[in-house]
Amino acid sequence: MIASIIVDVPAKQTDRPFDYKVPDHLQGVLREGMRVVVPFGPRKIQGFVVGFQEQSSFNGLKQIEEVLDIVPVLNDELLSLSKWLSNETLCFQISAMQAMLPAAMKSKYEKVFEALGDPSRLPDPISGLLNREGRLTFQEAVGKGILGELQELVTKGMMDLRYLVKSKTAPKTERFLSLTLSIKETEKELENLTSQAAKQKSVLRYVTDRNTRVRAAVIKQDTGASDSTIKSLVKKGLLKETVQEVYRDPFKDREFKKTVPFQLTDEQKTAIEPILDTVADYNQKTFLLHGVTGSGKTEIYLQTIEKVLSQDRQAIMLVPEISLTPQMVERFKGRFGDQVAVMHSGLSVGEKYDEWRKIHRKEVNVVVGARSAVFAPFEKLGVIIIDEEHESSYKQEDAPRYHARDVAIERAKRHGCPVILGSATPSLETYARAQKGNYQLLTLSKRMNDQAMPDVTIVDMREELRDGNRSMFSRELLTQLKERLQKKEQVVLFLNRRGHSSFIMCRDCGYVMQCPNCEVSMTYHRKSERMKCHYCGEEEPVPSLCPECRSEHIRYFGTGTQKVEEELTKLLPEARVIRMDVDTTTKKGSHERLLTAFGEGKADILLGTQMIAKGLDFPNITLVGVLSADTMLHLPDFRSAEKTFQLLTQVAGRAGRHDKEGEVVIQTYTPEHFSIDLAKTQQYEPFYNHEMAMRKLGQYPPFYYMALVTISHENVLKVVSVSEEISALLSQKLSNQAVVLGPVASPIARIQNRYRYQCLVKYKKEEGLKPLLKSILNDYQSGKKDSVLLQIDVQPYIMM
DNA sequence: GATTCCTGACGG
DNA sequence: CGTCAGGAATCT
Repeated sequence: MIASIIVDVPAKQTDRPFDYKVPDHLQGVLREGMRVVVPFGPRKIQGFVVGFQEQSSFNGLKQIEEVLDIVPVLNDELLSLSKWLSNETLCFQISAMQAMLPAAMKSKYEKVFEALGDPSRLPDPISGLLNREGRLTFQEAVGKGILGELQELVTKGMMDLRYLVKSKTAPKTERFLSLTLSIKETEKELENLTSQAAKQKSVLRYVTDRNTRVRAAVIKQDTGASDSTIKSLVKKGLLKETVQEVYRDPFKDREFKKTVPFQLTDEQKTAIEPILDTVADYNQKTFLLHGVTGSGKTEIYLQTIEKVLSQDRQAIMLVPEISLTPQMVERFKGRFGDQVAVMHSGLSVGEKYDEWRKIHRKEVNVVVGARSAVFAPFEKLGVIIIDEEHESSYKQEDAPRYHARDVAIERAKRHGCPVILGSATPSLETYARAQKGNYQLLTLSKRMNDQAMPDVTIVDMREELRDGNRSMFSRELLTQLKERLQKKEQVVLFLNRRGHSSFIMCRDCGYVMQCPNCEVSMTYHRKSERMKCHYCGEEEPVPSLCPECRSEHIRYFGTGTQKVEEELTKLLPEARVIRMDVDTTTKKGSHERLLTAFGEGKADILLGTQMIAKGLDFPNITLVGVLSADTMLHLPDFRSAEKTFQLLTQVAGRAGRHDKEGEVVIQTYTPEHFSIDLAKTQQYEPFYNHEMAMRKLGQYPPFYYMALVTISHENVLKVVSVSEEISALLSQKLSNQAVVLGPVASPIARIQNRYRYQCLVKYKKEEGLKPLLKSILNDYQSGKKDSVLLQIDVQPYIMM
C-alpha cells in the first residue's frame, strides 16, 4: 500500500504529493487527512495523507515513520477545500492545510545529538551538557562551539544526530487521586500512620472525607501538602493516581446567564423567514442582512442557529477579531450554553487547540470566532454567518490570502446551507451583488425598541482654528462633554490614529526617522524608550538631537490617545478617563477588564482607538465624540471613503442604544466630503450610490476585479526589469478588457532591504488569468538564489 | 593542499 | 524549506 503525502515544505518544488510506503502496522489504520511523520531527504518532517494507491511509478520508496493522529484532522470536505483554496489564492496546498488547523498542530523540528548507550561514559564537557534524555540540540552545540567533538563521537558510534518532529502543544492533563481501599480499611490505615506523617495523614483524611477522585492540585492547595507527600501515599498503596485529559477553559469560573429567544418584530420575521426556508431545504443561498445598528441582527443569527441545531446540524458564526468581545461571547454562550466553542486570537495556542478539539470531537455545534473559524471541521453545516461583513479583517494578508466570505460560500455550496452576511454598512462589493440578485437582500430599517437614531453634529475644525481654538477639542464637543459629566452620563471618545503608530519628527527641519532597511518611518516605543521598525524589527535608540540638523526640537507624533488623555485631564480634571489602545490592552484580559470597569460606571469617559468602535453597548453612553474623522480618508486607498463612512456610522451607533437619547459629535477638516457628510444622516443608500459612481469612474471594484502582483528583490534594477517583463506579459496575454497598471514602486517601496514593485490587474472576466499568474509564478520564482520574490494577491484589500 | 564559501539540485 | 555535494575562491 502506497500513501500520497503533502509534505510540510512550503516551496514550489514540493507543492505536490510524495509517495510513501505504508508500514504493515498502519495498514487499515491510516486514513486520508491524517498527519504523519515522514523521512524527507536527510530529515524528518510532518505531512498530510491525501490519498492511497497500490502502485507508485517511483522506486525506492521510503516508509511512513509515524502517524500523529488516530482520527483524520482534515475530513474529505476540508481536504478538497484545501485544494480549492490553493488554486483560488495561488498558494501552496500545505499552506492552505495549515491554515485550517490550529497552530498547535503544526510541528516544530529539532536537530539533536543523542547519546547512544550510557550518557555518563561520554567525555566530560559533553556529558554534563546533555539533558535527561541524553540529548543536546544542534543549535546549542553550535553555540557552545563543541560541534567538532560531537562529530567525533558520532563517528565513534557513541552519539547520533537525530531529527525530531515535536508537536507544539499536547492535550493538557491533570492528576487525580482516589482511595485504593474501602473507607473502612483506609480509616484503619490512618490510625496506623505515625505522628511523624502528619501531612500524609491530613491528605489521606482529605481524600477519605470526599470519597471520590480529587484533583491533585486541589489537595495540594487545601492541605498544603507537597508532591512528595502524595507520592509516598501512592507508594504505600493507599492512594491511586490517575491522569486525565482536560480542556484548558478560557471561560472557566464564568457564569453565563441563560437567555431565551426574543419575540421578533415584524421586520425581523420577514427577514428571517427566507433564511429558515433555505435551512429547511438544504439550499445554498447567500443573504445580505442589511440592518442599521441596533436593529437586532444578532437575534436573527441566534434564532437561525437554533433552527439549525434542531436539525442536528452545526453553525459557524464569524465576527471581526476586535469585536469578539466578552459581550458577544456572552450572548452566544447564554443562548447555547456549552454547545459553543470560541476561537479568537486572544486565546493561547493551547486554548485554541482545545476549542478546536471540541469541534473536532463533535462536542459542540456552534463556533463563534474570527476569520480562521470558517474552517471549523463541522460535518453537517447548517449555516455560516459573517457579522460585520464589511470588515477588512476577514481578508488574510499573508498566504493563503483568502477572504472568509469566499471560503464560507464555497463551504456552504458543499453543505447545502445558507450564508448570512450581516452589516449596517455592507461593503460595496456585497451590496452590489445583492442589487444584482446574486445575494438575497434582507433589510432591517428600524431599530429595535424604535429608538431614534442618534443626533449627529459635524464640526468643521478649520473654523475652530480660524476662531483661535487650537486645542484638539472643538467648543461644541467640550460643551457637550461638560454637560454629560454634570449629568453623570458616559462618553466615548474615539480617535483613529493614522494607519499605525507614533513616529518622531524634528520640528526644525522636518526630519522623520526612517528604518535603514525599509522605506517606512520607525515607531517610537514608550516602554523600551527605543525606535523600532514594524517590518524588519530593526531597533535604535531615540535620538536626542536631530541627526540632520542637530536641533533639539524633536517632537513625538501620533501618540494619539495618550496625548488626548493628557489634555483631557487638563481641561476636565474631575473626569475619570479609561484609555483603551494597544498599550493598555496588551495584557491578557485587560480588554475585558477595562470595558467592565466602564460598564460599571467607574469612569466617565472611554477614550480609545478602532477597538472601541464595535460591540460595546452600555445604556449610559449618551455622547460619542470622533476627534478626527479624516485621518483615514486621505490614505492612498480606493476604499478610504468607504472605510470612513463605515467607521463613522459604526461609532455613531454606540450612542443612545437604550432609553436615553444619544448624540454624536464628529470633528473634521473636510466636512464637505460625502463620506463624512452622509455619515451625519447615516443613510447607506445615498452613500452607496455616490461611491459606486466613483468606483465606476476609477474602474475599481465592484466594477472590476483586481489582482495585485508584488515583485521584490535586493537589487532595484532587477526588480524594475522583471516587473516590466511581467507587466508586459500580462498586457499581452490578457484580453483587451483587462487593465494592467504598473509596474510602480509599492507604497512601501522597500522592506528588509528588498525593493518592491507592483503590477495591478483590473479585469471583469478573464478565464486565462489564473493559469497565467501560475505560469508567471513558475517562470519567475524559480526558488533559485538570485530570483525575485513574487507575491500575488487575488482581490487584495490592502494595496501595500 | 586544506579549508571555507557559495550555489544549485533534491527530496518519494 | 533544509541539507548536501561539488566546485570555486581563499587561506596557510
